[in-house]
Amino acid sequence: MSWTDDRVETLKRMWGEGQSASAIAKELGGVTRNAVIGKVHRLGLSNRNEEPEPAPAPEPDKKAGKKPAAAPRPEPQAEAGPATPEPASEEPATQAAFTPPPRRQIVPAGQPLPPQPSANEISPEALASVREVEKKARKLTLMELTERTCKWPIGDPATEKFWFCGLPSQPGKPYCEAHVGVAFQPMSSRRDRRR
DNA sequence: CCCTGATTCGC
DNA sequence: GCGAATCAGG
Repeated sequence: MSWTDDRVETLKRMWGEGQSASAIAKELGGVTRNAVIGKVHRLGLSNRNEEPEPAPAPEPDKKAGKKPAAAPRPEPQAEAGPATPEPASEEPATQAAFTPPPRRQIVPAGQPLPPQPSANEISPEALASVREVEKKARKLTLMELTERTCKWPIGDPATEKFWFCGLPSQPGKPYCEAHVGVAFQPMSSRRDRRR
């Protein structure tokens, strides 16, 4: 595989989205995450920092002037501490709106993702099983999910009381054993279950 | 152990 | 330019 234009484009896009190198490598296929990282660096990407990188060459120049040998390096002025953040102009508090530009990771690693049991009809055994398992949940956040962690959502997404199961997922499955049990039910077992 | 990016260096 | 091996960290 080689870095064709559109592959590079995908790389740039995903890297910009905060995707991990391994995720990008998987998406592209035929390359390892090392290759991706290497390319990212060669492209000069990598620095997510909008930091324009200070004086590229503060060289005072001046014709004829040979360097006096050692540059004194005046030690950068004190970094603004938590003191006096207000420059001078006062913004109406109403439209304060500071934006956290470093948007990162919109979609986790996995694929489809969350079902959520809702008010389903599931076998009592399986229900009991998940309740038990959810006590052992690793309570991972969205960003912490990987291909081998159970992506079963637990709790209310609208509250702080929300996390993902995170237990080891079944090989090739998005969920752990217990959650696979309730997520993938044979049609046969779903038939006429009255409440 | 799983994962992350960063760097090195032979190719 | 490329990327495996390695490093350094969570």
